[in-house]
Amino acid sequence: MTNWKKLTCTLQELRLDVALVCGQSFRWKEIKPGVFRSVLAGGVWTLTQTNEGDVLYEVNRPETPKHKLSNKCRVTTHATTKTKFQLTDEDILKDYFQLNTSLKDLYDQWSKADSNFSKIASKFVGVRTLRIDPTENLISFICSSNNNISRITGMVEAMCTNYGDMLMEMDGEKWYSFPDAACLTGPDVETKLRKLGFGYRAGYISSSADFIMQNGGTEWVKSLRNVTYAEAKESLLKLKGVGPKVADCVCLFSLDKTEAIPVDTHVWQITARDYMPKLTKTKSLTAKVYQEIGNCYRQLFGQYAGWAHSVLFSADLRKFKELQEKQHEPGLEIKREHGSTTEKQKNRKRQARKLVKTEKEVAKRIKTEIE
DNA sequence: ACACGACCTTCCGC
DNA sequence: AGCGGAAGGTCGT
Repeated sequence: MTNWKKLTCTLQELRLDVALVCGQSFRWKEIKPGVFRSVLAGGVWTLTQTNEGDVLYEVNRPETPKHKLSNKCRVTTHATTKTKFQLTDEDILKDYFQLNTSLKDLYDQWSKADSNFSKIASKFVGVRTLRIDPTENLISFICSSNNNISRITGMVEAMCTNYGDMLMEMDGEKWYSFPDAACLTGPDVETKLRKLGFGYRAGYISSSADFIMQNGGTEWVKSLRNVTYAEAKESLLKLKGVGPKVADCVCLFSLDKTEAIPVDTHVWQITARDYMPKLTKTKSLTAKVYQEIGNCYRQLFGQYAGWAHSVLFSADLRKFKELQEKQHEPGLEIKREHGSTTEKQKNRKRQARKLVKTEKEVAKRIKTEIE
């Protein structure tokens, strides 16, 4: 039924099942085991990967042009959509995964520089930094502050269903584009977002959308790709609800700033444990400590330190612990022979089940609220 | 510069 | 049953 197209790839260059759901983008859904779906560049993309590493993909686009779809908000499309060099689907995919940069070469370089990385990397290949639409990424990460993953995912989805364009229905589910910043301006946006459960982030989003529109819209955010890391970060920090961490997420996942290191509580812990033991004494994540942590990784890994950070961060996520063990940790089988699994393993499995459960519930609840 | 506390909301553990 | 603490921070003092 599905008509896959193939993009030649290897697992060393890309592990779809990790890269899509390790907290860079909040929009990929695993619709079947190993099959992922999301909206990209105005189309609905379905992706999976063969055992050899080739990426299989299918794109579905709405029949009607975008500007006719929505009565919520009309945006005059830029002339840029009419360039004479039309991007192919493969171009779009290669750009999203930044496949022109060899991840294997980088892994080799980082492994040589750091034995801890080397140990992790051998069991955790293909963790690739994505190149996400800048404004989508920015708004999404404003939602992330002092918040948990399942709720963030639900909020981003609510954002799309309430302010985006419905592109099409597939397998009984409607797929929406991420809203343009123009759709998020106006006096009633904050109130509505609050009603949708965004909390105090409603004001941040409304204010930031206004700021973006006053500075040239989404094209302005995108244009930060053409300035230095320091300049891009400085600009982003002007937006309400954007602090150093969110700014670095946008720099790294959207603006080609490969040396940006987003430091959240999680990265702070990892760094204290594996790289800077003195940090265990620090009480809070001050600007100075934030800078020190970034510098530590940049010194160790070089220009692509942010990409290396993505590997270390993902490898430490609870939901990937089992993946690592199953594949490469012989200790697991030995423990099983002794009868029961350890408490730690049981806890992890329980947590993983909960994660899946809550994500589903949140999505369902938000859907019913809208109707 | 740095340390606090407040902030929406949800979920989890006791 | 109900309350405290944390969740991929940021803002204001």
